[in-house]
Parts: sequence; structure tokens; C-alpha cells
Amino acid sequence: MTTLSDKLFTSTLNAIYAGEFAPGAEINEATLAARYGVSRGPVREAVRRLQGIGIVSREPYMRATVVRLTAAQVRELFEMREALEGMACRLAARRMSDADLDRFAFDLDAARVRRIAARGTRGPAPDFDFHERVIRASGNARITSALCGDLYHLLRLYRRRSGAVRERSDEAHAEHWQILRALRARDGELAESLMRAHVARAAVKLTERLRELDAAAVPA
Amino acid sequence: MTTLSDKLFTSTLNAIYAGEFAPGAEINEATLAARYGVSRGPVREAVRRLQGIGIVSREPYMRATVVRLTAAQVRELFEMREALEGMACRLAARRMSDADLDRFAFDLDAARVRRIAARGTRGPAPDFDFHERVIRASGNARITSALCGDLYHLLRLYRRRSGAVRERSDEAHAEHWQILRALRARDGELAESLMRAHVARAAVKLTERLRELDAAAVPA
DNA sequence: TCGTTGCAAAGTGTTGACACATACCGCCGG
DNA sequence: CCGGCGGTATGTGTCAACACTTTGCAACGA
Repeated sequence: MTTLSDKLFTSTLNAIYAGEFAPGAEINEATLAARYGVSRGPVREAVRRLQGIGIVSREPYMRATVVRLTAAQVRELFEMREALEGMACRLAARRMSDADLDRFAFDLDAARVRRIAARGTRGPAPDFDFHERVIRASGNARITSALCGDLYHLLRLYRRRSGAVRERSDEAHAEHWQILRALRARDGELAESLMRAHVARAAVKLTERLRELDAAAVPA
Repeated sequence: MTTLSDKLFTSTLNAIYAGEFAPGAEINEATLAARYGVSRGPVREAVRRLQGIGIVSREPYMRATVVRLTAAQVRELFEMREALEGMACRLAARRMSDADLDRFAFDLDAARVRRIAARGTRGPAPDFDFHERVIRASGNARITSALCGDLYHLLRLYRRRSGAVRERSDEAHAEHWQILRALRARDGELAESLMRAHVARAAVKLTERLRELDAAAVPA
């Protein structure tokens, strides 16, 4: 059984992703309640959960707003991701079975083929999510839920705004293979280093992109 | 202004720490509400927040219970802590000012003196918290809130149960100085390694202790 | 003109009652 | 004697109304 506040949580999150609530926008409990035809109770719970995953910021008696991350906060996000995803990668090297690794390599190659086929076409990139796959393979539910839950939502919010940095995807793919090789070699140390570097590079790209956007948007 | 649900959150958390709700115990909204003389609304929010930090587990329409971590989950907790606290330490090496480091060294030594003075006496150990200090010095609010918020609460819950592993405190103190030296040398790489090893050792000690307790408690 | 003070409007916090789902328990059939 | 089956009892989910806080505005005085 799913409760109303569950559905509201999901719907509102999607609305935020869809840009319906831009970063900085206010979220009004009564308005949301009216929109979905429910009372304010479930709405409150949903908003609290959004606050819990850090996508909405709120203080007592103040209106809730969609977070607007500063450059410093984006940096913090990536530092945390680097730490956790690096560790996840190290653990995966230790814990994945050979069969898991083979399947992983197969899927990664299939994704490459699909990506080449889709080149130039519009629409969502057929992104078999390398990162999520590694993270889940870590066998650490806590790290997985932190990365694939909270952090993922925030990153997604800002990746969307920055236009997904497509040009990096070839480079990224090469790095993915490099990491996979380390996993197959059961070299946790190396796998962790590679993943960290990989995440750090993504961070640099994203912050550059955000800086450009900000410069263009606020020429004040 | 602090709201009712804030106070309830704190009170209930303390009640859990105090052992009033043991791991596995059920948390009844109506009972809690009656106990504090408030309605169920704020209680619900408080319980949801406890669920948010992972100290209470709950599914729709099911009674909420205080989490009972399995050995595997404790392991996961420490893996995550190792990753985050290692990174925090690396960042601290980069970002702490010389004055910060001097003050830190001074306080650490003062804590040593107090600890020796208090030896053999009963009561709470005068624990200047080395770890929290390092974490906050990382300059990463997100990592800080994860470690000093969620994870800290869970660890505290289980550390209490295990009787605080006092005998390790001398050893730990030596390791703390070692880490501080790395920080002063601005060697982030080393500081991270040392902190990781330090956390890993604590994990080993704690799991050993928990195993003993479980063996004693469930001789079935 | 500008800062201050008081009021009104909007929004969040809290409440108690009602609707719904789950769990415990005695009953019945096998 | 045991396992499936309703019914009740407990507890969570939801609602609509009320209380409190914040905020924006407007009149007032310096």
C-alpha cells in the first residue's frame, strides 16, 4: 500500500525536476494540497521528506523553498560524492563475483553501441548508469542509499540545468572502462583512485559550466 | 522559535539514548503524544525525522520501531564513516589555518591531561571530541552534517550498548596525535590514510565487543 | 524623505475527529 | 491437533478547523 504522502513526495520531486519549481521557488503547502486535491497533512509530510533529502530548505514558520546551491555547495556535494563513490568502488572490487563483472562488462559495451547509434539524434541519452551499477555492487546499503538517494537527486537537479555536459561522454566512457579493468583485476585501491579522479573531473566540468551559465545570466 | 515537533524529536532521541526505547522497541504515536501532552501531529513529524536519520524504521501502516542493527549493518556504517571521515581529514589538512592547528593541538593536549586526571573516577569521560573537531574543520557542511548528524546518532546508540570500549582510549589518543601531525605537515594524503585506519580499528574493536555481547546474550 | 510602528493578510504549526490498514484472537473445518 | 478464516481491537493515515508566527503594507512622526 502506498500512502498519499508517498505519492505527493514523488509527484513533487518530479515537478521540481520538470522545472515547474525552479531553484529558489517557494513551495506553498495549501497550494500543493489544492492542486492534488488532498489536505495539508500529507503535503506537510512530503515536504518534510523533500527537506530530508536536502532538495528543499525550510525553517520553522518560514516558507519552504527549492534549494539553490551555491558554487561552494556544489563543490561540497562532489567532495562527498568522491569520498563515497570511491569507497563504493573499492568495496565492489572486493565483493563483485566474476559473473557480475562479466555481466557488467557486457552491459557497458552494449551501452557503448547504443550510444554510438543514438549519436546526433535528439532525446534522452540511453544512459545505462555506470555509476549506479558500481554503487549497488558495493554491497553497502547505507552508502548506496546516500548516493542513489539524496545526492543523486541534487546532482540531477543541477545536471539538468547545465545541459548534461554531453561532450564529456566519450571521455567518461573511456574512464568507465578503465575502472572496470581495475575491478576485474580486483585492485580496490586502484579502482577507488580511478573513480575519485573520474568524479573529480566531472566536478570540474560541471562547475565550469555553471560558472559560464551564471556569468551569462547575471551580467548585472 | 522552536516548534513542538523539534522538542519532541530531541526528547525522543534522548529517550532512545537513555535506553527507554531499546533497539527493536515499538514507538506508538498516541502513547508518545499522551506522554508529552500534545497531539499526534507533531509526534508524527518527530518520528518521521527519526526515521530520516535512520534511527527508527517504519513502513506504511506498520508500527515504527527503533532500529536494531545487524553486524552487517554496523560494518556498513563504519565503511561509510571511514570514507567520509577520511575525506574530511584530507580536506582539513588543506583548509585549516595554522592558528586553527595550534589551537587544536592545545585542546588535544588539555584533553589528555583531563583524561589522566579523571582516570579511575566514574562518570562520563571528559571527551573533547577529536573526530567532531576534525570533521568540522573540513569546511564541508554536507559531510559534517552527515557524520555529526545521522551517523553519529547511530554510532552513539551502539557505542552505549557496548560500554564505550574504554581500554582503547590510550591507543586512540596516540593515533589522534599522529593524525594531528599529518595535518600540521599539510599532508592530506597521509592524514586521510591515518584517519581511515583509525576508524577501521575502532570498527574492529566495536564488532568484537558486539559479538561477545551477542554470544553472551543469546546462548540459545 | 526616511525610518518606525501597528495592522492585516498569508502561511505554517497544532489539534481532535474520522477513515483505513494491519494484527491479534477465537472459531470452524479438515 | 492443526491450519485457514472472519471479527474485533489497535494503531496509522487523512482531514478540516483553529492558533500562532511571519511578512508586507500603510499610516504616522521625526
